Amino acid sequence: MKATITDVAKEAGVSMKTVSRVLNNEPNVASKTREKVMAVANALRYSPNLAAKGLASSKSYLLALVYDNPSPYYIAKIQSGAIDACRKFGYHLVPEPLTVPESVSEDEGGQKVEEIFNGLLNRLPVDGVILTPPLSESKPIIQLLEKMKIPFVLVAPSQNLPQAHTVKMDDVQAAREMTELLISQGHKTIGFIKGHPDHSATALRYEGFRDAMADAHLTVHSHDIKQGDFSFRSGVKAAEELLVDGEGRPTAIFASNDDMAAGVVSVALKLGISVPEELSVCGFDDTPLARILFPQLTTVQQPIYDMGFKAVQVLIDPEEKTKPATVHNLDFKVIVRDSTL
Amino acid sequence: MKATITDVAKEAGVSMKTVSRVLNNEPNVASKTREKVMAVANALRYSPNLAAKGLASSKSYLLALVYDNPSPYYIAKIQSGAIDACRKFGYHLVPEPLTVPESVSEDEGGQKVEEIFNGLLNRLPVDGVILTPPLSESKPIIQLLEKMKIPFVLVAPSQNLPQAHTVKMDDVQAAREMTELLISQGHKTIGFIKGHPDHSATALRYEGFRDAMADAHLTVHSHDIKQGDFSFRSGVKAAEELLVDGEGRPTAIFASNDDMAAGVVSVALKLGISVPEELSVCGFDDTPLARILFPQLTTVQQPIYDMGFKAVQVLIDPEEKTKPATVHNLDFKVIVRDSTL
DNA sequence: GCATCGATTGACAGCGCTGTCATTTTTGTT
DNA sequence: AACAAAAATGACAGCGCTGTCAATCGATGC
Repeated sequence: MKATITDVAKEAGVSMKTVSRVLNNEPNVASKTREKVMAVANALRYSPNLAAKGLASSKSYLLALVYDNPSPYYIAKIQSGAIDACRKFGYHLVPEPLTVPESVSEDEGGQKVEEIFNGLLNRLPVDGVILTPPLSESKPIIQLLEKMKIPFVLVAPSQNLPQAHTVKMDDVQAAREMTELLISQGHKTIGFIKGHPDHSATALRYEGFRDAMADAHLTVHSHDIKQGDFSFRSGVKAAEELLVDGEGRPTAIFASNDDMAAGVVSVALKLGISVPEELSVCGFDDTPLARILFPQLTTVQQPIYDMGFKAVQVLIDPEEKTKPATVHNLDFKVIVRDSTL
Repeated sequence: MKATITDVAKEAGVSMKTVSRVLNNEPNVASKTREKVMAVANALRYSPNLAAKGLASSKSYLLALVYDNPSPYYIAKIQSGAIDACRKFGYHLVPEPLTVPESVSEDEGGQKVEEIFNGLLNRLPVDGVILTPPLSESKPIIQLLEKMKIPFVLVAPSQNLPQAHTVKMDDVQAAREMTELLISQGHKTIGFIKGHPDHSATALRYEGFRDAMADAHLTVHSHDIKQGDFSFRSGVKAAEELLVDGEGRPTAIFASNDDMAAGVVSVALKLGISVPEELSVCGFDDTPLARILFPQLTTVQQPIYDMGFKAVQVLIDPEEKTKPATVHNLDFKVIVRDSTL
């Protein structure tokens, strides 16, 4: 049947403990012994029993990915990165969707969250928790985690928590670079569509846009800035306002996300304004939509996968654990496709 | 600290074994004892240690969701349903993305798959495996699972395997009902865009369409049937061909999925054909795209969440286990939105 | 050659729970 | 009331691994 450590030990002529040491890369094993054990283990196709390891070492080799995110795409990407990292380290990922009831007072929310979370964590003793937005900004959850002394990482929280390990990207810089691209292409009048006011990224992206414009000594007319809410529809509405004036209309529109950019494109299509020849459009996020559309959208690719991967690393890597909490800023990428010129 | 069974046993004045019986809903416990133990367990906020349970009972209370699916949306939905079901039964779900290398011979593929799969399953001893398309039609994997005697469920496989538990929906019937809707709205000339020829759903959906047309004694002109490949672009191409002729052009177009339907809508928009007034368009799958678009797409909602849920049930429910393999056909839903009239 | 010290190895208990089987209690029957 | 049968409970080993600590080995220095 399935080989155990005892089998390997017997076969290799050493003690169980030595086998254990080899298998866990512990120090103080003669390299000869190590090789021997490894060889036997491979020959016997040995693989450890997680439950037994967990019971003996009071670790579970399980990490929880906690989310309450409306975007399956985002979660899937994070998860994908996290799983790959887990595999690398012999861990496993358990996704834990968590619906935090809205519209409860701060206190009640805390109660509720505590309850739910306890349910999760008691049932499954995970070695660490990855908190994705918007949960990564939930005070009650973070406090609970600290209280329970469970290691955790925050993914893309809106405000930095100095005491917590954090994995994020620089929205300001990304928006800035995208704007600089537009400017470098000769655009002087650039429309900007903001995202949902409640979302933290909204302000950051707008800031990056303004910074770049200011650095290039380009004036930003207030009528070229429209408020959106990240939805396709809001993009349509903003674009209609932006493009109504044939004369002073912007030659480029920077939408704070892809959905809104798609709205802009569809309006342009309807008005007979060709993209990118007469109007450059760019988005943000590099959602699947960006490739589906015609023309394909120039946009910013967030390092979502990388954030998932890094988060796991931070949780598992023993070096990280000792270090004080760090903020890891990962690299985004401006993806130039066909909607800008 | 964390309460153990021993604590509960002491407090309740019974043996560990009795506590264990109560906690696992085993028979042969006096109801009085049962209540007493339950009360103590609750008071002590006892929750079992999964690793210990697993070690002692050689079960893991873990289920694997194995996928190799390009659509994060699909996976997210399945996963969501599966997790909810897992919670209900005290299990946990571990997603296992598995990339099966294409373009290998049948044998090599088997080798490769066996290797990868062994890696997964040896590392983590799961109590069951959920196989999603296209993996649910992978012979090597299914054989391996049978060999290892690991319970498994197939989600939406292209061909039925009589010996395997299966969870699916009826594509033929869904396409039929959608077509009937179009017909009931007075459409007589209906264009149809097929999906990718390699995908099993393609034939089924087309079959449903033809059946409905035949039943209504409507003739299907071959020039109203176009081959697509599920991509937006192929929808555009098909629509251009379908709509080129102002005279005999269809008054409705049924695309085999939402992406292609979106392509149709965009072509109509460009040609100044208003949807749904002059042209009804419907898709299939009810992807997020269907709601983003304007007008919102009439489409078929697959019971993806339900399939995930049901799959877990089948795996866990002891009744199901004894039963011979069953095929569970879940209900789809025709979602009527604004793109049809 | 022998004590000394660090590197290497091993013996053993026990993590928290369940399976097995023995024991006790309750119930039903005559 | 006596006995058999069934129901309820408990004792105990052991799942596969690791932590602790003791034992052994080998090299070094004098």
